[in-house]
Amino acid sequence: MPDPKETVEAILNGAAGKMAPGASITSRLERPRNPAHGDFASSVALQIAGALGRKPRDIAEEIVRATKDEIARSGACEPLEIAGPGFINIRLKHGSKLDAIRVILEQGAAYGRVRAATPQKVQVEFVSANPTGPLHVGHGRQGALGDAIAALLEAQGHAVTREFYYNDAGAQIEKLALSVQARAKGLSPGDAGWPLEAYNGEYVADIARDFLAQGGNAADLEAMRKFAVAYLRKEQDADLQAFGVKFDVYYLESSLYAEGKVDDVVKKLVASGKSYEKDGALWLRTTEYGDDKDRVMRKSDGGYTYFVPDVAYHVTKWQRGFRKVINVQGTDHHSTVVRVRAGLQALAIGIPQGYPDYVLHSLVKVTRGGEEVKISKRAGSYVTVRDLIDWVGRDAVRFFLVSRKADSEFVFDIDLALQRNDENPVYYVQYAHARVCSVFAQWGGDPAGLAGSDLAFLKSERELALAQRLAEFPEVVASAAQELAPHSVAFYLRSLAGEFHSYYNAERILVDDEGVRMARLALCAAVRRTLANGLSLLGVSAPEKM
RNA sequence: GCGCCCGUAGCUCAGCGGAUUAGAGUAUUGGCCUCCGAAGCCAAGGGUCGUGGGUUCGAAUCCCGCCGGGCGCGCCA
Repeated sequence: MPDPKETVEAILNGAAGKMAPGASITSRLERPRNPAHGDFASSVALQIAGALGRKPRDIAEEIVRATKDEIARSGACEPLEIAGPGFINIRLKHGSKLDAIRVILEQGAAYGRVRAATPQKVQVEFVSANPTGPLHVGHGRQGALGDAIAALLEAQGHAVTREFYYNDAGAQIEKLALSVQARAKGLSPGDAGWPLEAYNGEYVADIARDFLAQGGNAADLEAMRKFAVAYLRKEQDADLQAFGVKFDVYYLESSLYAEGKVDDVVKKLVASGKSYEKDGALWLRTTEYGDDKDRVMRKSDGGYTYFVPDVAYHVTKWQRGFRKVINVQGTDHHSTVVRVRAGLQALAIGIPQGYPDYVLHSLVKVTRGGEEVKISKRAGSYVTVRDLIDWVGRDAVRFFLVSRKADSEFVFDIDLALQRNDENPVYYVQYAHARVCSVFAQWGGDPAGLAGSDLAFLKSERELALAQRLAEFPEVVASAAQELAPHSVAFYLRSLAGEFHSYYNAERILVDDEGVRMARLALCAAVRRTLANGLSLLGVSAPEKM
């Protein structure tokens, strides 16, 4: 069945287009804040008023007159009203408001998901922590964000690959090996002989102990390096599993070197004429692509800077067929955005300018008892993802970390996340779900039969508002996917849960009248379904009991 | 100093391809369980949307300056 919203929008915009030929009509129906202004409103008359040089209110009247018959024929809504400076307010018919309930019950887990008109191969790269220490809270934010973005894009019908890039080559791994070696020799941070550049966390001592326990030779730095990387990868994998994040591909930086891809990129960049030698180093003219200074590719000591393998890595993404790539990183990496894109452009192999997309998040501060928590026993100088999960549980960590837009700084309040009441948004939403479940448990009937309920028994404002809120879900998902902004799903769930709690307090579901009871149960089943589908996009469980 | 991001109620934050009277949570205050989970609900108070200009019939939303904060400015990653 056609969506009444789209029908009305098309009719109004069509009429406006006739009145103002040549003007671009991009007006979408909006949901007025004030319910007195109807279910939707169009501001198209205001939009074209400037071009026509006429009063918007007059234009609105003309549009309403011109579309009156067509609107009536479509049956999508009540007669249009004009308000304020020239808004056209639209009121849906009761029946169409309730349609969503039936759709939800029919679609089940698929509600909110669509088949893409043009499905794409999409890659989301996130976390990508170096195997030099436990995952920190920033990685947690990337994990929650990246996994939710991937889920949103899947819900839009795309084929999504979740990828983790391991920097297992280079200076930081050397630093790790030396740190383990120092620990193996019995040294601690601050001792004479402790490396100047070292990882000082307790975990390094654990690695050294395990290495020695397995008969490792403290003089064999190479063996220690391999052991330490394997050890930390295993630990990170365990943390990610506890966090509920699964990757499809782990891509190793070392493989880029091993397969000659780094050399290959350098050759191509030299051939492109965008590079030059200076001070014994090889530079790339990234300033031609918006960078504020040119960048070194090959240092005078012959080694490559990190950005060369980065470019090589992104070439493989393109070659693997990912036409849409999203990298989730902390804002402290924002300078790499221009650099990587510049490198890809300089190669001139047909990669579009804005490739890849980036979602950059700002820092996470953890507080407890009003004080910032800065250290963890294991990692030393930072709080780990494992710490957060141990303290407040996976659901709370994931919901919290995804409940703010990426570019806002986030204060993770441990005390709040531990509350098991309405102050804690995760519990509030999960509780709404558990509450619906308990109604069904009490009722004891078969929910499968609810699809046939006569929804005309739902008459109260609250019920209609709740049904309409449910109907918004697919739009929320679509726009969150479009904007790469999962936080809007979290906000939506918070408000849906709120409306359900209100409704639950105001009306009894299991009333004696069978018609009313069945209709209300159908509404509740739709609420339960939508909450569960939304939580699942965020990687948060929807418990039946709490 | 330069670049990017941010500045909305006491606090944490939505809203920002302009549009009808600025939202939510929390905190504060006052109500609601003989009845489906009170892990909940209802209500009240609380904001010159950092600041000064500009564009517009109309700006929290767009543009410019300034102030404040974050991040980055390496032949580190």
